[in-house]
Amino acid sequence: MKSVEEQMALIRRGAVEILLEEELRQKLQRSKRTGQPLRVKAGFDPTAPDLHLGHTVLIQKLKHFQELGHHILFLIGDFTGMIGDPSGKSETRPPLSRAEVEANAGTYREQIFKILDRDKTEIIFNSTWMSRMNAESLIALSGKMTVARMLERDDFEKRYHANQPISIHEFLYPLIQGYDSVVLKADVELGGTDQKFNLLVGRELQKEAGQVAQVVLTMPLLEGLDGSQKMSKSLDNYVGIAEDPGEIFGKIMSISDALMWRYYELLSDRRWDEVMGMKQQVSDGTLHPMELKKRLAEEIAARCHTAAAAAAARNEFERVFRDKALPADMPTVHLDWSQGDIWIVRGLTEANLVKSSSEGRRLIRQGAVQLNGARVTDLDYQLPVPRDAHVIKVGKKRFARLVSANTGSKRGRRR
RNA sequence: GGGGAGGUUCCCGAGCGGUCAAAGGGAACAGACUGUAAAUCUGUCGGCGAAGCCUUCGGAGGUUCGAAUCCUCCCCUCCCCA
Repeated sequence: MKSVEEQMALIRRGAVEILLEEELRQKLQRSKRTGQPLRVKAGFDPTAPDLHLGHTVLIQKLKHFQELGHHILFLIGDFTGMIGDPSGKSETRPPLSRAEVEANAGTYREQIFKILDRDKTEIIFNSTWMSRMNAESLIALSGKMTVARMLERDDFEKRYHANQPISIHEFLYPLIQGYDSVVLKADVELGGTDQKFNLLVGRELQKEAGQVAQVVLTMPLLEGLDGSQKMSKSLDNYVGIAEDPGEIFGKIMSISDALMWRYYELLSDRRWDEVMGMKQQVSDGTLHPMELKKRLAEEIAARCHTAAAAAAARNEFERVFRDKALPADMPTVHLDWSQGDIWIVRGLTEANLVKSSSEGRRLIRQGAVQLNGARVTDLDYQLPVPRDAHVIKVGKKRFARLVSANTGSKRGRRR
């Protein structure tokens, strides 16, 4: 087992805050001495079954603990999920059924083991104890917290002052989350910086229960592809870990260089000194940042899928964007040419390249539409029957092949 | 329970009887520049084979030649007092 200081170094990578570092050091020492691994808890909401890279920041940190030989408690907040968590801004999410929660939990299981070691991870549902708790105990639990203290919490405070609604049951969340730590006797709990308050509640409740308070470790919320706001599905700046390898690769390639370093820090398995070395080479001019971005994209695509799929994604990317070749596979759309030539805008809408004919006209006007490699500028252009297929490109990423549904291949075959 | 402020296009937010498909900002999309980077600049940003027409401003009615703007009822949110 690594020395306490070596462990501390790995644990610190990317972390925003460790409360308290000294307590963690002591716990690590004790663990080293007794051979008993630390119990490291992290909670996840079962309402969001498709994980994106933002979630993996935390999972990546769990992995670090796992590598150091500690025990992972992967808590699925199914109890809270079934109540329905309105923590968004103003919309209340619909409560989840038991079946949905289980389906979501299954998805978690499938996705997190792309990163974590299955054999060293314990998946736990907080409904195990929470659904047995009666109103009396819940009220007793609520008695351990005051409204004023709740309103200290940053996001509650902001919402309160921004005149945004806060439902009463949202106050129960931190309490339940803290209580989970008591039940699990967690030594360490991880969470995003937005979770700090909840994590600290766990400390208090544990102390009250006569336990040694858990160490709280917060990880930053990963910036989304735009580089400023946090990665989230609703902002559509995310990379889902279940997305196609090509999609993952492409999305990573579109981030800024500055953000790339951030992703290296929080998502990559590469050793930190290696990353610093690469950074040095970039500033020396001996290494092009794009190459590094490709490596990062490939690493992440490989983690979500396989090394082979990631390599293929890289090849395809280079083919299409560097060599300006056509993508290996693009959607093929069969159109009926029996009534004569087809209006270009109709072709675009039929092929689902644009949402509406207004958008189609707009894009043609803006010079975004190419037919068989040539830009189309005529709004009234009529597509003749294709000899083989028309290749239409809209913008940089949208492609389709238009083929005739009623001539050529079909008829040819019959003859 | 009483008093007050609000709900506008993807988001924020102006508009307060015609000149409103609705200012401004953000997001997004496209073009230029590049490394499909980022930043920057320019443009677009409800729908319709588009002259013009159709559907939008919490919901339902109403007033008016004409309503996002006025009236009635309803739904939702916030603030203050109890």
